[in-house]
Amino acid sequence: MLKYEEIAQKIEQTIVDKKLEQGKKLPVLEHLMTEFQASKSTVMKAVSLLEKKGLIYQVRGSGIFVRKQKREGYIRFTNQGFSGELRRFNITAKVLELDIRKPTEEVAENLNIDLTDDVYYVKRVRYISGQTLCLEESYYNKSIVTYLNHEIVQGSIFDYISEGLGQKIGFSDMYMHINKLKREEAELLELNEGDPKLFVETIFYLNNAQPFDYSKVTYNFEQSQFFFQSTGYSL
Amino acid sequence: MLKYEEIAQKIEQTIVDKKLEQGKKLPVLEHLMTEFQASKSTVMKAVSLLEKKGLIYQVRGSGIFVRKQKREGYIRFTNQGFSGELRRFNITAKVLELDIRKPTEEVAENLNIDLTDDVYYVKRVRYISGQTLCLEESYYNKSIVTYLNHEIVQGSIFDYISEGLGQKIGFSDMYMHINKLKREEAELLELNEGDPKLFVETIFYLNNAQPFDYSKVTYNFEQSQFFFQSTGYSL
DNA sequence: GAGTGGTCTAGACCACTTA
DNA sequence: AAGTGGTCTAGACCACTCC
Repeated sequence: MLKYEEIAQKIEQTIVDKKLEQGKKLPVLEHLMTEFQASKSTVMKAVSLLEKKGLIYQVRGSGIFVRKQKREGYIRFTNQGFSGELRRFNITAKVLELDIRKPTEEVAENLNIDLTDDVYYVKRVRYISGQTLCLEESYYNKSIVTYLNHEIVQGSIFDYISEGLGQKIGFSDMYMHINKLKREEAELLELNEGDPKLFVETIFYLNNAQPFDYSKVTYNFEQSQFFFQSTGYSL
Repeated sequence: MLKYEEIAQKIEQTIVDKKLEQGKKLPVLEHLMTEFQASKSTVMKAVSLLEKKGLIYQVRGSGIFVRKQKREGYIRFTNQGFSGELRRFNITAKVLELDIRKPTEEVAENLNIDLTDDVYYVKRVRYISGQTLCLEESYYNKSIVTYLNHEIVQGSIFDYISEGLGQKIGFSDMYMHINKLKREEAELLELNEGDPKLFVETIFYLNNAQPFDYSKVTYNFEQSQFFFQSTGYSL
């Protein structure tokens, strides 16, 4: 673990431990430098990381302060999309389908592969505290995600990819629509046809920009409470 | 303008000018350092800024590459929420109401003010290439946003706040729901009652964490195509 | 004007990719 | 092994806030 990550983590921990409220001031930079035996740049980098995460804000000439969200019960949208955050909640998954198949044109296009290549197809319904949260269809490039089984698919596929397969996950593109539920979707989500839906397509890329996962997720509108934090107004 | 911002802007410009495609490699760091007469850290900072914006990605030991989104016609979700990006599109606004009033409890809570303080209330419908995009109700803390009129409200209120009033905009919290349109909303958006809606509440803060704008926006689901880019998978 | 955050530099050293 | 990105340091200097 890098030094600035470690410092960031420790600062975060003290915010949590001491239950610091919105607006509380953190120690000044110089203090943090001696406390963590690090240079100014390193501490700044740690602090900027926390700012990016929305945990603190810095005011030039004044200090570093704690930032806290007010409302509870919202799923936070992070750098990893919604899925990263879902660990905090009690999420379970029911696997409906899992097989190896040839991609459709749409899938091949998004995964940047050939129609003759193989993909893993996974269809799941995910539940949050007993209620349906979303319906998810994912396509994994089999030449990257070489093996999947029911057990893996029941849990966090991403943990498996990064830890089990040693692949480095890079970034992702998300496309979001609002629309009405079709009959089949409504049944699986235990809602009515024509109800609102949040539809999100995501393409996940490795470190080296190779797409490995294309997924289409339909969210239950009743559970769809999301929270975003923006940092820094530029331009 | 800061040196690293300037460098970032120039690099961005060359990507646009030379129409560089996804995966194209940029000059190596050393080259950029001499080209822009800057230290490694400064160039790195510029490059990281562009990475955060989703324009490039860096692969350790390999190089810096151009990142491009595939699909057209989506509204990009940026650090400033959707509104920042809307300038790229042809957006107009029709002002329905504009007055000074006392806040409701909900508004007072979100703006962190007293029930006896004054707020500016603005209600607008915004159009994108002739079609309704969203219905927007905003409450501005009058002790910060001291003056508004019809002309200002027709354009970009944020430009006015930062340039006209000299206030420094800091960060924001966004809360998002999916739901069904009520009758009045449907009429204003030229849709049908019960149609899906994307409902977004945003609290905008100044630099010093004082909230100055609480706004509630209902998006037309037919126009609601949003695009997000995530960078870096951590944890 | 004192205090505090933020930029910038030059250079040492490390980590990963490519071949 | 060579090339390239990334971390870290020490210190100079600048910009903003608060008293």
